[in-house]
Amino acid sequence: MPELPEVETIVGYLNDVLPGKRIKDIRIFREKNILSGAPSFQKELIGESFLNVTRRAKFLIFHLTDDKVVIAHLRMEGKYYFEEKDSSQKKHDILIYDFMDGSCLHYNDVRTFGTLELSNEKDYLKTPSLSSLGKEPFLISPEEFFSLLQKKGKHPIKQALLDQSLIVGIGNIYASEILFASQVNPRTPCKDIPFEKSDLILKETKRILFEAISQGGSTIRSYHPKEGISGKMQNELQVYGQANKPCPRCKTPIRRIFMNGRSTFYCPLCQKQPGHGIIIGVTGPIASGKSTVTSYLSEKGFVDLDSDRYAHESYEDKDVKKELKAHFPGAFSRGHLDRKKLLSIISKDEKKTLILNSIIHPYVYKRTEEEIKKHPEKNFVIDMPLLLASPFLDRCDFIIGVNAPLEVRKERLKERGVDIEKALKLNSSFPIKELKKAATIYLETTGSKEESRKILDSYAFLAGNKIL
DNA sequence: ACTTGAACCTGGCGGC
DNA sequence: TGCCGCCAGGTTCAAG
Repeated sequence: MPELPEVETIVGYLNDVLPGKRIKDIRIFREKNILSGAPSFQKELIGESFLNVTRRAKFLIFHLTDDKVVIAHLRMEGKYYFEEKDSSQKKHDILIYDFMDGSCLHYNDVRTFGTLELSNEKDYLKTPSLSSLGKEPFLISPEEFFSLLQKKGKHPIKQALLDQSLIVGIGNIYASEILFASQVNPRTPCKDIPFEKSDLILKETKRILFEAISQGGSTIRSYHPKEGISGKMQNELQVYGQANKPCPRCKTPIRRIFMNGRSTFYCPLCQKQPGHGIIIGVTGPIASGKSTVTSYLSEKGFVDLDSDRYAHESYEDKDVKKELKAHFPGAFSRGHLDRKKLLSIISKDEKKTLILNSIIHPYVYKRTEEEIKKHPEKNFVIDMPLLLASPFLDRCDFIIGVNAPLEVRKERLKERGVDIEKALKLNSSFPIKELKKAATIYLETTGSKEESRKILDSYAFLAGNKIL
């Protein structure tokens, strides 16, 4: 749940209620969360009093009498709440400190990821939890921040902001917010960030974290420890959680991608990708109207990255050929690849299809990247039937999902003169639900090409002069 | 050595 | 209404 501002808010709350409270008993309901062991935690702390609470990174540091220290991390859902009287165990309580005066402090953690650890004033900064932490954002100099980023090399900036050994306290919400405010694309390699930009990122980090602290943090799914009180920063968030909503600066739909398994939000126009223009992905089942969309964008100057073409091309690549020979010797006659044979080999066998894809796809991806590198000033359209399952989904700034009713698609296939049933069968597993969900624009091409183009024109961020 | 993914957990929410 | 799959503010550790 918490990033630096939320932890700071909780520190403030605990310092209102905790100092001077003497521990009469500690009831532990889930021993696993106490890294230093439950028995000593109870034995050493009973009889001591809380002095105050400080913060280091996202850790809470409880200072007690006799130089005792408790290092605590809330992870995703941990909450502390103080009760004047009611000391009954609540659902998901990990432990309760009972005080001499009848009040108590609950540590409650729905997902049970949070931790507690007993230490002392002399050693606590040297414990493994705290020893490898980077600098506090309010204490790091612009020069130092820049040099740390340089050392991160080609790692994306978003990842660096989350790296607690580089700079502490930033989590997944504020990382997206900071990069939006700085107008830096989250994919940008750290080494490509000039000093002025890293300086700006640090300034925005401080501004946003400071503002969040003054708003009492963000309360999104959870609540602040103090009953009924929540932070207000969630109302100020510009991009986090705003997928497909208009950018507050330019109205372009906010894009959500996954980076290192975490949701990442950015504006494709305010935070242009480093090294090239906009990338629009077009996908949908066979005969859904993808090529209408692709040619529309080509005419507007987009470079067409045609994955089918690259796939065909791959069969001529000597490394690909070598791999194919190793896995599908039956598809070769007199040293030459027979693609019809290859298709018949894989068509009945899902496992073999996967193997073929694992050989072809990397080539297609490599070729696509090469093509993007060739035209640093251009915008791109990626036309890829399997885009949703490919790593290129998250290289795209927009996704145009195309679909059409079955009858319309059949009609189109008929016009193309292909085996309708066979073509549809090959495409039967296309995940339409997923397509709708992933698409920035979901286009049902029921009518003519002209109609589809008119619809595309109506999307201001496509047809306006912002991209095109 | 490096990077990605699973694991640790429960609950809320949107979609069928 | 209920059931299912997906997702969640963090961090670590095990595979590839």
